[in-house]
Amino acid sequence: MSGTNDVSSLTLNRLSVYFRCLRTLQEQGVERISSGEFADRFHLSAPLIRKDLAHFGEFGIRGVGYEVDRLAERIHAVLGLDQPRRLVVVGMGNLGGALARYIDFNDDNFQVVACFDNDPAKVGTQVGHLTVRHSEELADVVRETEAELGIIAVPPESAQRNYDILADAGVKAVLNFAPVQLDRDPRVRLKNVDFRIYLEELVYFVQ
Amino acid sequence: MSGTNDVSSLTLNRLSVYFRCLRTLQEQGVERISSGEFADRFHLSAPLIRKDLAHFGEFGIRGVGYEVDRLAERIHAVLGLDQPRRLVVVGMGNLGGALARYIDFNDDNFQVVACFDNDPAKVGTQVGHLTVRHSEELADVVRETEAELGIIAVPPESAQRNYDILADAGVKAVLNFAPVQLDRDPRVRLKNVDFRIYLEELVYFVQ
DNA sequence: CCATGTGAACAAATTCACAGCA
DNA sequence: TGCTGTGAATTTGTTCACATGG
Repeated sequence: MSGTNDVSSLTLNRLSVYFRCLRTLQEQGVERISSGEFADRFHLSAPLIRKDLAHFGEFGIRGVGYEVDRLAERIHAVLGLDQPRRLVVVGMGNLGGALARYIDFNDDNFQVVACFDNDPAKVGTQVGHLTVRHSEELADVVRETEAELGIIAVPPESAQRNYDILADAGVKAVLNFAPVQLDRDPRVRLKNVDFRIYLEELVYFVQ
Repeated sequence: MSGTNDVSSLTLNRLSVYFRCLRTLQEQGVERISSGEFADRFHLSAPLIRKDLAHFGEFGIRGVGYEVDRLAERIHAVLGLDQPRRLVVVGMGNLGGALARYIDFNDDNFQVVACFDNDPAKVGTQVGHLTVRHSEELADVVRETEAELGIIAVPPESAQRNYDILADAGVKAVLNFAPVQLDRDPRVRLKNVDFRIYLEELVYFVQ
């Protein structure tokens, strides 16, 4: 049960995809589905769906398929989305502001407990229902709120400094949108996301 | 030269990373670097750097290393970043607006030629230096401007419709930020980016 | 029966290790 | 000598194919 084996990012990311697909099926009133039909509908791979799920237990009924509600519930639990996670967003530029608002509006699983910028002109302004705080307060606020996750959306030159502060303040994982390779702290899981990289990938195939 | 072989996304994405690292080295005045030192500085893999580059030619000097300027230039060319690419952004919510502004400000390689929303309240407003147009105009504007790339940042339920319009209007590739599995058009390369998936991945390891 | 769950076969990606050249 | 470029070895990820069991 819930074997916390070595599971790859690829498997986990697909689990998130499956979960979204299951939500769609729920909206459509589908109660049971086989891996084959699931794969067909959403352009996925049936054996891979079964393999991915097999990491975490047996969720299906042989000869029948999967119960949509039950499977959605199980994946939800596996991903640790049972309880909301507290996160802070550092950098209230275009992207950081949008991310903070977006998560606040669209996601029940993540609670933005504070957001930060080092520009005095931005400090005190409202982003969604949050008031922007000065980056000097970052470490203290993370400790007070016991935020588990940090999002970095600052210019590249200040990303490392903010990462280090987050790490020292006890954040467990960081999602970094700044286009730099950070020096990692072994205690803190780091994931880089740079959508310009994806644009560049597309350009390669377009050219 | 510039062998348009089958190159994986992983290799291409790393090429983008290498390019950013090379820019950093240029700023630091580094003129030459070996794959080993390059890897050490930016937490990369030296053999992998060499393998990735090998797809596109021989860029180094044996016994010495790589000339930073030259390598940066070559990667820039390989990725097709020599000439700016025209793109349209569909959906001017938090995320779409931020993306449009962000690309406009921060990237010389991509030119946002138009942005769209289907909310009459948003049509006509300014996003950066662009005026938001109604989504009805999407197909015509793509044809007029000969935009090569499209970014989808609309709610999930309208993503497919907009993808189809972009595809029919001749866009070559689409970057989709909506959390849905789209039916693909074989003529159009599609890349999904859903940063909530990355947050969910982090949560798995945090829990 | 029929679709799951899974070991075995295959494919892709990465690392190793060294030949070859500046 | 020292580092690139690269085939060979290894690891990782995906698909196949079938035994298992509802």
